[in-house]
Amino acid sequence: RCNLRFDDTNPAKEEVEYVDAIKEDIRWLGFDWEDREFYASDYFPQLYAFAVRLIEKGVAYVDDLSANEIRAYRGTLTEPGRESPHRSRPIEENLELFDRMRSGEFPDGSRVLRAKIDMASGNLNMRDPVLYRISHAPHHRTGNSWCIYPMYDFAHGQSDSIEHITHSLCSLEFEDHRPLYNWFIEQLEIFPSEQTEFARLNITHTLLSKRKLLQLVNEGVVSGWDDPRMPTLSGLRRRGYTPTAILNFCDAIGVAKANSMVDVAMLEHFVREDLNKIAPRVMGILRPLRVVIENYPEDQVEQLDAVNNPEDPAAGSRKVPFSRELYVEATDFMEDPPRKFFRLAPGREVRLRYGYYITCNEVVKSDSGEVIELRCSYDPATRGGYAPDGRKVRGTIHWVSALHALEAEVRLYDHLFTKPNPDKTEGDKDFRSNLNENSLEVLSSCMVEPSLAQAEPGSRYQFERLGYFVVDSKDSSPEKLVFNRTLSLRDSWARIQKAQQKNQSK
RNA sequence: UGGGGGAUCGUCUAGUGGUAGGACUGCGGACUCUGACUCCGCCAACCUAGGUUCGAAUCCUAGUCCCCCAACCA
Repeated sequence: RCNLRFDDTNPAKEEVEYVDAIKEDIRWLGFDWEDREFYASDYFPQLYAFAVRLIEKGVAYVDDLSANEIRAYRGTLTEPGRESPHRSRPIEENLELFDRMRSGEFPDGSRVLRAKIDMASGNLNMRDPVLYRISHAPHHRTGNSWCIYPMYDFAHGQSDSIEHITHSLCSLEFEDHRPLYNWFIEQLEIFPSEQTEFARLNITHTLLSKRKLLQLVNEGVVSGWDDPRMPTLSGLRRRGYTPTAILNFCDAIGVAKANSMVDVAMLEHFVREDLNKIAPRVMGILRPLRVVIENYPEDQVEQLDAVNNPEDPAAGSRKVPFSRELYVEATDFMEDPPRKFFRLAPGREVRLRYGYYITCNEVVKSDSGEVIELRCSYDPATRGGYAPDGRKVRGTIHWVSALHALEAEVRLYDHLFTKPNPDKTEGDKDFRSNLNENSLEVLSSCMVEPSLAQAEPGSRYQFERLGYFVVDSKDSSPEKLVFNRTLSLRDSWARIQKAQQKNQSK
């Protein structure tokens, strides 16, 4: 059970545009706050009354110092501050001034209400913190009814208290604010909410700092807050991550007070774990290479059975059309295959998944020497992918019928940063210095099986042998299928290749 | 002699006086009509130095290193 509350105490921050997005994200994650949607601005009258009470108790006063003067009077980390000359104003005068602040008599910045605590405290937050500031700015919920606004510190604890929150959790940087949080509650003698802090989440190869992410958005490094490379909930959603996966991830990393940097591989593990269970299988070709089955009848088309999800028998099966001309993945063919390469090569037989065994007879090249087509033959006895004589092939590859395939655009995403910790680049303080220039690759002529014609935006699939993909919810249309690659499948062939290269270089 | 917080495998975390456990990564193997998944195995840690104790990650003392704080931001 949870409440949703926005601490909208600063009208200048234009929180309006974010409120709906935040609500949508939280709902998508699976949380339901029912009718308990609150705003600190709902409590402005109550907060004002709290402030008056503190003035009456003699523990708050109106200060005429400017922002600069207040800063100067506050002292430094190692030196105590000095008391404001207005600190000992009579209660009556404070009451009158505060009332006039509220009624709009004073310009922005001319006066503030401060708590009277301890200008010598080692904790800067206790050196007479500002409670209210003047701002003649319209607020997205209260309009022009207020021209003074409470500070976060004066709103947060009391709002928790009003809502009878028992455990108020926040991030580590607010530890220094806890004494103040408690001070207000004690002075006001209201419901004793308790603040507990925990460490923020950090993930390798990306940033979680709102400030820095905003820069990436503003500079056009990413397409927006929901760019599939962004670690925002809207970004992860558009990337195809599931709420279940994110929640499982959160479970696994736990909650602690130690600053940490979680390996993005951990997140990806939980995404693959969930997607493997729920994503229907489908065949798609990222980099098409034409294959002609020379001994297959020109006009014949067969509908072959393909299992939708081996992890989920209830998902059933579908038909995929097979014909004389196909596309296979260009990387599934090598003219001069290295050791342990099990896929297509001249003279070699492989299985087309759910299809036939085919053998590569001839390689057709363009004038520039580029492989553009393979001439193959099939074994009619192997329909469905089984050889009646029991002979085995090492490789099974995916394919689509050239005649029936749908063209699609596929966007491949990689980490935003090349180094694990973008904030800590040796000898370079600019977090942008190790931005990954290859974090987005667009493939515009991919071929996918015809069953995808009715694919809904946001639906997720596993392209056999390739990875998990999601139909883009923004750029996809009935005419143009756009997929975002959520994640690739783990690829042990890539690891073998790497190992072979290493051995060669030795 | 400012205040606050933190330190356990490469990473994230359990463990508050009694065999340092799990997850991720990595590596090896089995299986396989996805080189996926699954399964099995392996590598791998208590910040340091003293002390208390039969016994210390845990208690004590002294250090070291890291993070946060000087908005009328949150």
